[in-house]
Amino acid sequence: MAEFTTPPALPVHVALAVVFQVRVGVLEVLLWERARDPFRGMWSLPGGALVSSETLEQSILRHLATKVDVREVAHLEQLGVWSEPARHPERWELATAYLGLVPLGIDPRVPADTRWHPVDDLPATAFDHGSIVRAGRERLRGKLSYSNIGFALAPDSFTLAELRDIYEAALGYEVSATNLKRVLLRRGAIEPVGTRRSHGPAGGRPAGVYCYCSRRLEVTDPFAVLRPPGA
Amino acid sequence: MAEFTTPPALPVHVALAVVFQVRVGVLEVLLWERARDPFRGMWSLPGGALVSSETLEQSILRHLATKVDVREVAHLEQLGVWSEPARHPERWELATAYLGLVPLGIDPRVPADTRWHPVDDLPATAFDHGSIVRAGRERLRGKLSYSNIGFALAPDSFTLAELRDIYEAALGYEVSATNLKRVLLRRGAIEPVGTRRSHGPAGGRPAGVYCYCSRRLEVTDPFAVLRPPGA
DNA sequence: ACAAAAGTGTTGTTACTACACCCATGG
DNA sequence: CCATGGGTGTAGTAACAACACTTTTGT
Repeated sequence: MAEFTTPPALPVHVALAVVFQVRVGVLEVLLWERARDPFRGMWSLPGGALVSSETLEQSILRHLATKVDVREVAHLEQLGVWSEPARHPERWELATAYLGLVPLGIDPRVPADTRWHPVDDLPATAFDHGSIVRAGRERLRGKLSYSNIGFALAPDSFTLAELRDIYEAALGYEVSATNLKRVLLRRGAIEPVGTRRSHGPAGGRPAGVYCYCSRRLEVTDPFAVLRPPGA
Repeated sequence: MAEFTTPPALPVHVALAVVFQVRVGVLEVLLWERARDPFRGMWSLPGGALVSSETLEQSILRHLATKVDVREVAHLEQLGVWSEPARHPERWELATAYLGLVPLGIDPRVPADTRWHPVDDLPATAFDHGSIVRAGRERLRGKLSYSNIGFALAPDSFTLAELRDIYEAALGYEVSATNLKRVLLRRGAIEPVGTRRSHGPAGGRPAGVYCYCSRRLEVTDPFAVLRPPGA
């Protein structure tokens, strides 16, 4: 933070969103190109200032509404607060970041100054937003392993090959559709819809269609170890 | 939040700490008895206002220094922000809470207006501090299962019976010392010191002494499922 | 010798990965 | 009837809970 003649007594507080979506097989994040200094021309997370009548979650939803249709965000959770005094070069500003997930298949209309960027190939980012995006990705990776959070990246119904592609994009490594199915079925996270879907023009057996049983976050693997006795 | 003649443009931001310690077999939290309204006489988390030259983590360490010796806090991590506008009845105030852990065996000198309270039997708490304490406990429970966070609740060296008592207090259910040892050894979280300790006056085989290999947080069980291929 | 406390051995189970094999469809 | 892609069966493995059993001390 730069020096002030009279230091500010209170920080500005902004809410930011790390919005992820799997797009053509790649995990991408929605970024906004800054038109003004500081960091003019660099890419930043969408968001804006908190006002006194709202919670941080309401605030980020309000700001997001100008970028994407909020109904398209299937899951939203708090990532944390970034408070380094020098994180904003001109003023004292705290940022609370949220992780938002948009299901595959939706193509939200976004303003001209925003664009989706692959998480593994970020452009130059403003402030500390690069590290916030990385924190979001780590959170997502972890929760894919022990919760049903995949529901927020997957469409309403899907084949297992499609779900595998989503998991591969989000995790960054190969996933077996065979075993993914068994893990998610055993945990009661997904269930067959009953219908089938015929795929490529090259033929092949029609794939079964599945859906997530719940579209709210549930921890499916609460005790990796050290379970309570008898559980 | 109460009504203002001129609404405040910026929120006050405070840092709070949920400081846990296992004391005589019970997980307890350090609370401060409020001397002033609002919530006079009720119990609140230690902490205080953020100032512009510090991060939130530095701020909570600074405020904690007036309650406990900061060197006694073996681990500190951010829990989240609480931003409900009505959480403070008189002003607009956000709170960022931290989880702090003090090892067993230390008896920090605390001021007269603070006291340790069993987490399972909290007194009447001010603001939303009761739910913040519960969030801290959930965080601790989860991390005990998949990380080495026990190092921050355990003394420098300990027998397995002592460590089991710590885990039981923190988790709230019975833990087998036999299996706890194997889990933590297999993961490389603890190691034998080599010495032995003779225990009760009633006799019994002397217990081996162990210590945590690292006294920094490490995730020992990163992929509960959906491991990368070959891992 | 006996009680008390700590430590080891062993069994059974579950959850997972890997991979071979079988099934259904289009050309 | 063959290529393509989806699905099932099964074996091997790692991690863990539970519990019986052994070891080492004090009295």
